[in-house]
Amino acid sequence: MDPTGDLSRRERQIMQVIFANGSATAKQIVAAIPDPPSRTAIRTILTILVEKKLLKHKREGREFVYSPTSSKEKASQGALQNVLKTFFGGSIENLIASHFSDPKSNHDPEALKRIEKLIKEARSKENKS
Amino acid sequence: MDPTGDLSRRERQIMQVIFANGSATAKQIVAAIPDPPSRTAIRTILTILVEKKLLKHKREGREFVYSPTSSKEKASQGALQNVLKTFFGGSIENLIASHFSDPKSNHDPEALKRIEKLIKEARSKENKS
DNA sequence: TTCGAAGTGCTAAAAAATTGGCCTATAGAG
DNA sequence: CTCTATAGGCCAATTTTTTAGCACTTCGAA
Repeated sequence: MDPTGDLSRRERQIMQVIFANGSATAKQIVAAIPDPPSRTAIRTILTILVEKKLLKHKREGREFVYSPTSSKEKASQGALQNVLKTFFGGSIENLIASHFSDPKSNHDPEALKRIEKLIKEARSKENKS
Repeated sequence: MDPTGDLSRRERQIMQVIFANGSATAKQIVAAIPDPPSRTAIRTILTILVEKKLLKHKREGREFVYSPTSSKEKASQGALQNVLKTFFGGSIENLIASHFSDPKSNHDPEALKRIEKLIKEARSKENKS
């Protein structure tokens, strides 16, 4: 379910960078990882991830640009389900409550309005069915 | 940030089971992991996780019951931040939108009401400051 | 065109993770 | 009390992950 669930530590780190950016080159990945190994080491793992069909790569000038095979939507929902299940008893409600009680999170009033709108939309869809 | 970020595959699986349950014995963990190794293998990793101070264990009759060292709140918020950052551009709004567009998720009307309430509370807190 | 910086492919070795086996101890059934 | 099933302790071996080295290629500047 979580697309990063079966991977090794480095494989996960790399997948995360690529998901966060949409795509990345080996060089960018080295730059993005906190305690990075050599570029060559990264490249090995990238090759493995391509073999595992989690990434595809496209030549761009001299470099390879790596991007995920599966859609970001799918991957996101998988990761979200995983966190929900592990930490929030499967409840989005609990997740949202946790978020708003986290002092580190922003509570932009505009965003709050947009979220309210999302909920209303979800409710009206619910009523239709 | 994500408490499971630095761990090996098996270490992560075990931590997830324990977070999801609050605590667990070696036996329970074996039962909870899809493609489990022997109980002895699990026990080795449990010992490592205790050495790393991620778990503590308490004797209960003949068994050890393992539980997380850090609070579930802290772990949850770390994991949530991580998913937000990796998959949703840091925006809880995007996360919620994704959730409601996921056909696999429940849209319990009661839950939606409670979420609306949460948002209102967050807004009123926001206005105070 | 020639050269250097920066890329890739391939390979092997080092390090880490994962696993199972054997032993002893103990709780609980009979 | 005795015996069995099931627990933990210790540890060696396998497998996987992670790493770096070396040769070859390509882009772009001079």
